[in-house]
Amino acid sequence: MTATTQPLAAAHGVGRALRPTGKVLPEHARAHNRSLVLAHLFHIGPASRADIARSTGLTRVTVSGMVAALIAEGLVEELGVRVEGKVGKPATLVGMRTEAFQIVAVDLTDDTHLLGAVLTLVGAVVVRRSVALEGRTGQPAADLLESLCQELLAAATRPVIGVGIASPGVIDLDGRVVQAPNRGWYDLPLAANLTESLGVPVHVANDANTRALGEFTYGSAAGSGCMVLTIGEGVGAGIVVDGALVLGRHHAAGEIGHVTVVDGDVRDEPPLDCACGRTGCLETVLSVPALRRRTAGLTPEESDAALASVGRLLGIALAPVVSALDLAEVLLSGPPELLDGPLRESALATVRARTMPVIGHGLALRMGSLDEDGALAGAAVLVLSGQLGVS
Amino acid sequence: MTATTQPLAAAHGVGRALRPTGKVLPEHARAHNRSLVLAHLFHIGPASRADIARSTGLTRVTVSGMVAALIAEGLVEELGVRVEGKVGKPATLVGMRTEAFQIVAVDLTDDTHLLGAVLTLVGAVVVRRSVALEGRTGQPAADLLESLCQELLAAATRPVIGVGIASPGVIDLDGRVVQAPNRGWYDLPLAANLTESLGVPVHVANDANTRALGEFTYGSAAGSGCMVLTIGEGVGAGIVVDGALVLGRHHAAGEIGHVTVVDGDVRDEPPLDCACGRTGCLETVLSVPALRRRTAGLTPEESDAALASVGRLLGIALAPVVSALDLAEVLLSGPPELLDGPLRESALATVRARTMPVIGHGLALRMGSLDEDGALAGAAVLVLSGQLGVS
DNA sequence: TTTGTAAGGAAGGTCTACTAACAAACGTGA
DNA sequence: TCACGTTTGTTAGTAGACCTTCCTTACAAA
Repeated sequence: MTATTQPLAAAHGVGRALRPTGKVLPEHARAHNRSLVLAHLFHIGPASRADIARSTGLTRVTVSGMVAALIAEGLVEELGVRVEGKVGKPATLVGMRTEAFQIVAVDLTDDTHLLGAVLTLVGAVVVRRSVALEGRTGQPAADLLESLCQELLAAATRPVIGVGIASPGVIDLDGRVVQAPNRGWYDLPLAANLTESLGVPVHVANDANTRALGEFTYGSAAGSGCMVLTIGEGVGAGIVVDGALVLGRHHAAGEIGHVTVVDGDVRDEPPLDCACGRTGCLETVLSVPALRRRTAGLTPEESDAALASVGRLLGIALAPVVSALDLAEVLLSGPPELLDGPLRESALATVRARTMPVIGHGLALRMGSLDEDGALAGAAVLVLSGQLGVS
Repeated sequence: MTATTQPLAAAHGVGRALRPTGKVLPEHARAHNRSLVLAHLFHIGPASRADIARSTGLTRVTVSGMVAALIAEGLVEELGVRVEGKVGKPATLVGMRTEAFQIVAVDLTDDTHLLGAVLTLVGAVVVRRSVALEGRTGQPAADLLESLCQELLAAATRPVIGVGIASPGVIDLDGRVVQAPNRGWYDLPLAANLTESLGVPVHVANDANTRALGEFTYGSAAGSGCMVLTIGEGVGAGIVVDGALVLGRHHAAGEIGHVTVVDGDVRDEPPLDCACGRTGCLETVLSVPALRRRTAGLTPEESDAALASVGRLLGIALAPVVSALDLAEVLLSGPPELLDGPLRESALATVRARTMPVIGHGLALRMGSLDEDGALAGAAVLVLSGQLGVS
């Protein structure tokens, strides 16, 4: 059986590049390796130059040069000689000066308050400030945000390397808020505006994505394939696949709150109206207000059953996602008294029942390890990642 | 409101790097830029060195050096002077020698036959060979595959730059078949074995992923966020997100065929037994045999209704995935007479009805633009990508 | 005291891409 | 017709980044 057919496409002009990346210069390699050294010091802690060389694959010479540059920048310091007595010349430890700089982070998740903080590089909250929105939206809300940032910058006790902001809504890679209906922001270049007015690098990202970043860097999220489901006023998600946040076509990835999970086919479960104008969205059963309404005035047993039934609906929605992406973990972020019980257990059991064993059985579905500061921590990671290449 | 709290994590040992990449050397930058030049010539077609410089951002000098190296390798050739008369010195076009080399590709999707071909670099089939499996599995099946590859290598009329293989099952990045039950392969280093025995670079990947690559490079798949659903004996999918194939925790991403879509809650739809040992999997209604069984002996109207009901089930399973990833496109690959009609329309309508307007309305759900050779073309892309960095 | 091991640094070499400058080839307009 | 501007592609020199090799320093174990 032999045949000669036409080309699948014209001889040229075939498709487009899978990964349309730009040119790479030697200096980019330098920046990458710099991040490699910094990341090692950040994640593993103080180490000798030789240690860093071994774990990064660079030579001791290169690492020495890099460390010297980082010391000159003030980001790294020598910490003296390692005490452990082994053969050979003792190592001089170097470490990242995680206390010498600070990060300003603001969480805009809440509809009523702007939640801000000054954090150290390892995510410890040093100063906390919050301010009431009092119904402000649009430019007044942006102005309030700016003044909060000013206040936090003034409150910082160390040089601030940048400002990170976790905002609801659709936000592109440049920190432009494409749309954030609850804040009345549409096509607002928030990061650029604030960078200009504050005089400090500002990074803005979606709050669910930010929370996922926080769980990832400071928490316990798995490396390969993880979804962080943020359950509050609404329901959102940040997804990390193959080591990178998923952005999506419209930078709207993770908007799983408005997937229909209740329709006429589901018995004993009437579809509820949703703020988005449709009915039966996941948010109508899984948001914190919805859960409180559903369990209000019930006995503990009834309440558990009600939460389990919501967990089942969540599991039905998660199963295709978990299967398609072969996720390792799903983390829930929200009030533990509502989520970390029958709801979580029922959701996990449902996902397992509805997916292939190889996928479902390896899956973990548990509470995130960060509390309500998760979005703040994630906003700090935005800055770490953007300014130092560490994440 | 001011407070000082504990660090979210110990001062060090916080989490792990988001993207654990290795060191980058200048030579890697060189390789990257080389791919950039080759990709431009491959996708856009012949161009002058100055053209390439403009579109890649590299200087003319750098591009000249790169092109000289590629000409020395035989991958690129000068094509003479551009005829269009404009001011300035006329450009000498250079082009990729897409006819000077060939690729051997094998598609193992079918349970009864190994489907092989020799292709040009632009995906045109030059020679076709197929061989019956006759029940072989395990090592005999691998031996048969090797002999088919030998035969195709001998049949090639130009130097072969590599062999690409599309296999069902779970396959890791090194071309090791973790498991492929239908072929009786478990933990088989297929790519390494064949590379050794054939003396040519061999790349192996999952058949659904491969088909997605084919649609992407030779077909019409969208850049940002695309899922190619392969519907044959089983149901699988390859997903491209943010310009990269999704692999997943166990390299099992896209295994959406065994998500439960039919259970007691769905009216008028009895769950069917699935080969995986569970019931109501997507595969039990959407695989080609299932579709043929379901429509056998029905009037056209009844058949359309039956296909539409399957489309609805597919849409219910797709909606959470489309929302979570903010996909731009879902492509169907399989028999058009079954898929490209009520089934597809019903699936699209269902997804739109069950997702946010911003996500669902922009979504395209259509047939893939490649035929049954899609997996072969994708296998060729494996080689292009692996050997030349072009994709 | 000797020997072996390890850390850190200095010198020199290679690779990469950039800038600057130039020759060749061609339209254009005086 | 001929000077002039434009575009192409090449040559020469520069800067950056990493490597290999060799050396000194410092310590433990025999």
